[in-house]
Amino acid sequence: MTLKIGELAALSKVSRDTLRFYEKHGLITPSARNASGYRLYSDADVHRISFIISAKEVGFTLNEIHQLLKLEVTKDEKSCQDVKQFVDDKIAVVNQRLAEIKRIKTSLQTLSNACCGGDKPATHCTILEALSDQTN
Amino acid sequence: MTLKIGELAALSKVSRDTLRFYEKHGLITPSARNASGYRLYSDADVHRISFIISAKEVGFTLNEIHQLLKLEVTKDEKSCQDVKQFVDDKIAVVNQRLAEIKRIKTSLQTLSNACCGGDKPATHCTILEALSDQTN
DNA sequence: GTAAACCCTAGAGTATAGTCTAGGGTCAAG
DNA sequence: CTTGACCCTAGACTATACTCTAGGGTTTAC
Repeated sequence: MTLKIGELAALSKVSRDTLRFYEKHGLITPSARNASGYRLYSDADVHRISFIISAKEVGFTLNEIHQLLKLEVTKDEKSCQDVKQFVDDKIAVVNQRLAEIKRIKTSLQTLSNACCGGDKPATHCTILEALSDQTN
Repeated sequence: MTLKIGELAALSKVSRDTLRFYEKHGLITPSARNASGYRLYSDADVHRISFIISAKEVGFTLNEIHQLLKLEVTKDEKSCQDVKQFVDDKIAVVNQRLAEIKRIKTSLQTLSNACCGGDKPATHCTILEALSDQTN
C-alpha cells in the first residue's frame, strides 16, 4: 500500500505542509517518489509518522524525536552501550512525565467529582484546590 | 514564607524572565509586592507554578493551562455543569496522552532490553522495530 | 559606603513548529 | 480537452514561548 501526501495527511490528521516540514527536518522521508516527483509513503512511513505524532503530543520536541529515530540509522556506528544509555535516559524522562500526567489526571478527576453536575455555581471547583488535596 | 523572584526561579527551575513572562500572560501573579516593587511569592504561588510546569511538561500549551487555572476565578460565573464539561474534556485529552506515553515507554523499554548492554554494535536496536513489536 | 548581586520595566530578539503564498506541473472525470 | 483537485519547490509569514538588552533602582555583605 502506498499513499500520496494528501492521503497520509488525512490519515494522520496533520497537514501536507507539516509532512513536508518534517521531511525537511529529517524526521520522515517518503520511501519513494513517482515519475512526476509525487511523494509515495509506505506502511513503515505510516508507523513512523504515528510515532512522531504520539511523541510530540506527550511533549517531546522534534529535535528529541529526531534523536530517538536516529537510533535506527546510526545503530552500526554507536556501541550498544551508548544506545542503551541514551534510551534509559529517555525512559527516565518518560517516567517523570508519566507521574506528572497522572498527577494532573487525579486533580482533574477530583475536580470533576467535586462538581455537582447540576446547574448551581461551581463554588468549590478549582484545579489548585484539587491539586492540594493530593498527599503529594 | 515568601520568596523573591530569584528564589522562586531557583526552586522551580525556571528563569526569572519566564516567571515575569507567565505573569504578563495571566498565569501567575505574585501575591504581594514589597515597598520597592519586588515581587513576593507565597506558598500558594509555589504550588501554582509547580502545576504550570507539570502541565507544560506533559504537553499542555500555556493557553490551555490558563483555561484550567481560570476555572478558579470564574467559578461563580460559570455553572457547575460547564466546569464539569470542560474538565471532563480535558480528562479525555489526558487519558489519550497517558496511553501515548505508555506506548512510548513500552517501546523504549523493549528497545533497552533488546540492547545487549555490552559494547557490540546495536544492530537490532531501533525504536520503530520496538514499536511494531507491540500488538497495537 | 560601596560593590556585587539582586530587583524593576519596556521592548527587541530568538527558537521551535508550523502555515501560507506564488508560480507552476499532474491527473481523473466528464 | 479542459477543469478541479491534487502535486511540486522556495521562501515569506505567523504563533508560541521564551530570552536578552538597556537603563535604572535596591539590598546585603564586607
